[in-house]
Amino acid sequence: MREPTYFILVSLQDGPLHGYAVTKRVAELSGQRLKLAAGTLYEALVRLEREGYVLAGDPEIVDGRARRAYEITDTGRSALQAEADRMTQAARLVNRDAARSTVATNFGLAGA
Amino acid sequence: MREPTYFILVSLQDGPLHGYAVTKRVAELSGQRLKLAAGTLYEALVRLEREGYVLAGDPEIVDGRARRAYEITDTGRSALQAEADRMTQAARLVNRDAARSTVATNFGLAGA
DNA sequence: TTGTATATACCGGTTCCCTGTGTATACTGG
DNA sequence: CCAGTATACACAGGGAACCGGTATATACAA
Repeated sequence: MREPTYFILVSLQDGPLHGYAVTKRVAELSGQRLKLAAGTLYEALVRLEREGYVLAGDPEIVDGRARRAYEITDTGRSALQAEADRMTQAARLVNRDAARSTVATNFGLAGA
Repeated sequence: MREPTYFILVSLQDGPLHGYAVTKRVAELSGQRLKLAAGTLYEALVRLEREGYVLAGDPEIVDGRARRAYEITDTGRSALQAEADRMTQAARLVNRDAARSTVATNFGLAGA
């Protein structure tokens, strides 16, 4: 799972959103770092629905504009949790080793 | 940065390795989950060198086989650290929110 | 009426990755 | 002597996910 996909699922955690709202929420959650292109978003949502991670609601007319609500499924939640766990594990590989070698380099120690 | 690329840089943290050794180390670090295909590995190394994240040594003949040592650069270390930080941040977004909704779900506060 | 915000959809191109194949040497089992 | 396995690198073909750009449509403000 790549970063845009991951953040789309994260944005749906607290409840269903429509597509455009997902874009804004992802930008907010990432501190304006990630700005989803429209193509990325809707293509990802179709894919996520096909994979059973997201349920797409029927289009509703709100203020004259058709919008569609997207909801994360239990399967999607599990996948998201698994992904988060994987990232935590992977990140640990760096922080741990970097700390060790920095100490060893700076002080010439092995364990302390 | 995708997972295979990330793990290649991680494997080079403690010192230079040649290509084949990277493959084995990545498998070890990931608990045998990630098995780099040869194509993935060498293509990624070329890319990482082009980006200044890795220095490729000259081929040396060891036991009749040509091998080439790959070393992570300071730029590569910074990028790796930044990537780890990003993953830690991203993972936190899930664990925090998941705890909330799990409580609500398990105690039947949302209805069914 | 020009521009911005909301809202969705499609197309072409790029990057990164994977599978498969080829080249080459060293060692071991049959 | 030859097959199999391990070591070690390289390249071609193809796919998945992403991105930029464009198109469509409404509401509202300048």
